[in-house]
Amino acid sequence: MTKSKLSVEQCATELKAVIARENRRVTSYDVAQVAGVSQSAVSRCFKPGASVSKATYALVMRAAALLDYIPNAAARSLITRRSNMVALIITNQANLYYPELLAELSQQINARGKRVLLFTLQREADVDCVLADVWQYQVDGVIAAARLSAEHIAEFERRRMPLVLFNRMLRDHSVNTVTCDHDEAGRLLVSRLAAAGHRQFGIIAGDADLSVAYERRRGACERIAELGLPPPVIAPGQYDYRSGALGLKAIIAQLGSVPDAIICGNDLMAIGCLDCARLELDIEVPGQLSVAGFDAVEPSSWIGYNLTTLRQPLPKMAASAADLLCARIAQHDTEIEKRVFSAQFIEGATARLTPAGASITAPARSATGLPLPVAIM
Amino acid sequence: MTKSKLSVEQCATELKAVIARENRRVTSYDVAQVAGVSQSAVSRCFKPGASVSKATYALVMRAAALLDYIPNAAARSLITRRSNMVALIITNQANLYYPELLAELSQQINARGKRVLLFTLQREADVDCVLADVWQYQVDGVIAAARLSAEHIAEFERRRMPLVLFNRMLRDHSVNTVTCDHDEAGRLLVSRLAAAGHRQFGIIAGDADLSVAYERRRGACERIAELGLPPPVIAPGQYDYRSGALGLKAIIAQLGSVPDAIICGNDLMAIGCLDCARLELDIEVPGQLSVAGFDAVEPSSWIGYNLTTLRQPLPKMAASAADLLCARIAQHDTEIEKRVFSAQFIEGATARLTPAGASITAPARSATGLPLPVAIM
DNA sequence: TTGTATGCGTTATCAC
DNA sequence: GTGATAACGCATACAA
Repeated sequence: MTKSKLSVEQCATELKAVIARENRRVTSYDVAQVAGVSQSAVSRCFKPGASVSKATYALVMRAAALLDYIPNAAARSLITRRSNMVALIITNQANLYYPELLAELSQQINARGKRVLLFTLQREADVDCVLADVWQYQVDGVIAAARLSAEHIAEFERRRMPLVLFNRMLRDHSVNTVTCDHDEAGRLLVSRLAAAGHRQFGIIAGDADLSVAYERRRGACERIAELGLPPPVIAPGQYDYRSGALGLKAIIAQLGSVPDAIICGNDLMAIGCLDCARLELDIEVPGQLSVAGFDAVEPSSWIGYNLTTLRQPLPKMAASAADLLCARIAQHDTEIEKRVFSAQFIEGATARLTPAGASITAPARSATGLPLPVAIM
Repeated sequence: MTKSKLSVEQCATELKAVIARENRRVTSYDVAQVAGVSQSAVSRCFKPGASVSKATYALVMRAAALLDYIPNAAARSLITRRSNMVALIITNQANLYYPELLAELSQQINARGKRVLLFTLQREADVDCVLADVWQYQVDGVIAAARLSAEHIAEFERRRMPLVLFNRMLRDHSVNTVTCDHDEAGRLLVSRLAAAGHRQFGIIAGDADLSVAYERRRGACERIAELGLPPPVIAPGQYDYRSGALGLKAIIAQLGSVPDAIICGNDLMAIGCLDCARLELDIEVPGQLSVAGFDAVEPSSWIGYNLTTLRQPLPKMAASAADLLCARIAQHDTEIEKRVFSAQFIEGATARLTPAGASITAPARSATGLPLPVAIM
């Protein structure tokens, strides 16, 4: 017994030397040779659920350990036609504004036994170069938190590449999507503010190119109209801190006075607006002016801000996206699904609010049919 | 001519139908068939700098386009032993605190013609599982912004896998590293504060496990000692907003009074400290107390904060890491390098400072031999 | 359960 | 410049 083990070790050591000399990789053949079995036996040992005897398995594993053997994923994917890689296409913007998103998606994908091939886009236009790489690298599927054109979507279908869009809706296209109902979020925010007596709204909108920004704004505007309130003053913005101050000043200038409430396309702008109001213009918030944002980024919870905002359930959305994609990878003919999540209202302290549920002129609509989120606190 | 083109198109369409029926991929053989050349010719056409005639190239490219052919990276990497993939191992922490880091690294790696295989670590302990994947996927190299043990490093050497550590020093190990001189940054901060008359320091330290936090603290403490100032009061912290307030209170409690200055392990803690001082304890900053942080995260520049802090040159560091790694991938016997960058001092307005360059008791030391950074403004 | 033989899709080597 | 042929390292159908 001891003698046999020794010889196995010796054999392994010698073989390793040969491999090093020939400057090649350790292969399943090498393991087979040391273990005294066939190459296919080695292959089976690394395939969960294959039929291998205990004895062979032990022999092979011992040899593999001695040789530092690890199966080559490239070779495997060549024959199985599965790379177990998923491409993640994400804009720099998305990554900056939602730093936890990438981690969540990556974690969820890894948890499902797949690896993440990351593509970050500096500009949305870079998507073409990125897609070429996606096709080359034989990923099993793609999650895109970036804007894709109808042509891009068509190419995914043509190549039968599973795709899930994250927070990007593409109307009239049959693509799996996971989104937060930003439209509903905008409506909800207006409803709550209107219920507390706010009448004149200002809106600092995000980049109109972004569907997220567009939907939030549209939801808010529609609800304002439904409630018969005066039309809001809308200032453009670019989702950054600076836009908040600029937007606030623009709104005041156009209106000739301070509005009752300002809705910002995201928290960064809301915080910029807040700082400008309090520190520069000496406007009391929420005394004279209510300010609200979207996203519940970390600084929004700092005691200096305690912002009224809405939070996307990113962890659930990420899990959902991974689920959807993996289901489609496992079975290419699964039905197209569009999963919509509701944002969670965070009362904060930058807006005058009446308790949730207070009746207002018109009932809030839930675009998804899901129950409206309950305000916390 | 027209006739020939037509027949090529017909040929392609028919072949595509066959391929679809057989449910297989488009290969270089298919392209060769349509183009009427050999498979090798097709292969060469997709290799930059190979010797192919203009005519053949045109034929092949036309056929490839008709068939939607893209070379299979898995098959290529099998024979070339180059996957053109680089693994990026990053802790969730690092990603949260430096959201731009990932984008920078990813961009720099892509710019060098390589793809990023992303591995995020929830806990540093997960590194073992991740490394197994790294070996499997035949990446050409690894950039790790996570803690690796000496054993891990040894395995990289054993497998001859190029590695660059990002902001993680491992003393007495020959690994390529790119770091910011956090030690120097800590010293610099103390020097500037001391020059302005601060004597009693408080330090809210980061998790001692993190080398970044450890070095910043050590640099500050050493410099305080060198200058003959009273020993600082040190409170523990965890790199988050909450730790700032807790740390401040702990320091005041232990000292029985407000110190002259508090140095925080990062900006998040500094902002937490600042908010607590101003909003909760009614301490004037910088009137009664100077507060400084590290990292120059976005909120540190908001007008409500305008924090005194130090910025790591992350873009340059990322580029450097990518350079180092790619050099080593191209030539495995390049010398081990340790590149150290200096942090940039941001004066801000949360600390009382005298103009840069004012003389102090002992000269500031540059651990790297590089010139000390010049304060801006 | 095990071994043999074959193919996955590419690049590389060599004649021509 | 071009085409045949042999790897690359693995999984799998099939025979044993």
